[in-house]
Amino acid sequence: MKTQQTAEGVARPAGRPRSEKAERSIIEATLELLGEGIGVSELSIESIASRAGVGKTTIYRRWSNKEDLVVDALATLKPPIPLPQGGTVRDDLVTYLRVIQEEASHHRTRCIMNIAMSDSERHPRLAERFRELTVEPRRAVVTAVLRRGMETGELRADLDVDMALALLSGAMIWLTKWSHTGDSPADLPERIVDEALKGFRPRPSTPEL
Amino acid sequence: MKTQQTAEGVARPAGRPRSEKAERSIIEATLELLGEGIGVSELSIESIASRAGVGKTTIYRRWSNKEDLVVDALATLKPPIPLPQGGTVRDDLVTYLRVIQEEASHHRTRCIMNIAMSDSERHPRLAERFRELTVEPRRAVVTAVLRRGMETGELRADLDVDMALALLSGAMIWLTKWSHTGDSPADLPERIVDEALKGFRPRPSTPEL
DNA sequence: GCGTTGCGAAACTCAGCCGTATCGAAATCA
DNA sequence: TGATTTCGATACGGCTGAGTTTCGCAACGC
Repeated sequence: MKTQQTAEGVARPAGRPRSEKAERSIIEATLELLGEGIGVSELSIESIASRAGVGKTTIYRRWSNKEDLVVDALATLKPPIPLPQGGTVRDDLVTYLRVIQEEASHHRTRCIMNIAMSDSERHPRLAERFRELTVEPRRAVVTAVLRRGMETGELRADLDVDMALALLSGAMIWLTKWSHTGDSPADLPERIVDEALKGFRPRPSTPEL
Repeated sequence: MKTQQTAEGVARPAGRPRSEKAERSIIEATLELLGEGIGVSELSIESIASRAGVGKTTIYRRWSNKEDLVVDALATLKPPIPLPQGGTVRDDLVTYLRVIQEEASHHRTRCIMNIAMSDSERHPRLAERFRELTVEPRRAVVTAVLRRGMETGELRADLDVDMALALLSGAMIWLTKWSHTGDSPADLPERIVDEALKGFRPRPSTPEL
């Protein structure tokens, strides 16, 4: 593989350059198939090549194995940043959960979440990507909201932020997954947030804040 | 297939009876493989037969397809009934979460939970089994605990029981799955329960009950 | 034009699994 | 003993997919 020198001094390999379009098609096809419910283990290079309108060689030239490809494909999933940051903490939390709920109503998102939940056991690098791409950004957003509430006094000053995040997100996922009905009711976000804000214990005096 | 009449009047088929031992080995092998992280789609009849020390025919004679076998195998998973019912509601809830935490530390349980979470999208009958075997019994137990607390006044009388259950279970799963460290800290159950009991809002007067 | 590299398509070998069939041996009852 | 059914083992044909190779063509720099 000889390289050539461009006018800008950037080394570039000789010969026909690799097609960025093909690369995009491959990634796109991978995400499509995963989004249709194909698991990572059932995902075949041939099906990706066929869907992408690409030869298998074109895939193997870029990725040496399936996991690498899937990791790269997931990396292109833009986290649809759910930055509410609007009014009260309650409203922001409800908005956050509403985003999750909305996402969970899409088949594609559910399939990809399934991969995150289940295949992460066997593919640590996938788990890593998911944390970095999806979990962490949202954790950061919600953490900021909660911290703000602790400062303004809307929330307890000694609130355990990680725990609060887990309660909210976990409840949403749990209810989405195991609800008797397929669809979750529209007021789920409000109900989760309100129960979490109130807590389970009785309130000796209710100051209606 | 002729049948014969035993002395007790129970009809029984002629010829060599089916081996219950083989049946148990097959189910056992299936659970073993699933517990090792093999997904349902990757699970092959041949690997089960080999693991069980059994001919493929012996499997096909009993189950016509893989899903049936897996469903039956899951049905033998005894729900290790976590019936605390001891002292305060707080203690019972902590005990309940501790059971979940303990289970989640076993690789086998995690793999089987992954199947429940992920393959349930494609195999509704599996999802059904899981709800019936695992989710429902526990929901019943925790629901009873919460109801008791609502009666004794340890909990709010207007508590949304389903929501409370979702907050507790969901938080546990979320933290087990996405915690930075691989292992969850030992005091996780207490922290979850206490945050959930207190709620996020500040408490105007704290009666230390 | 020439050398080089990428392209899609097709063919190839190799492996694994499916579902069925066949075998001799074993277990059961009449 | 004989009829019947199951047992584990093995083999079979067929399919799918992995990963490689080959082919003719296209795209680039020189």
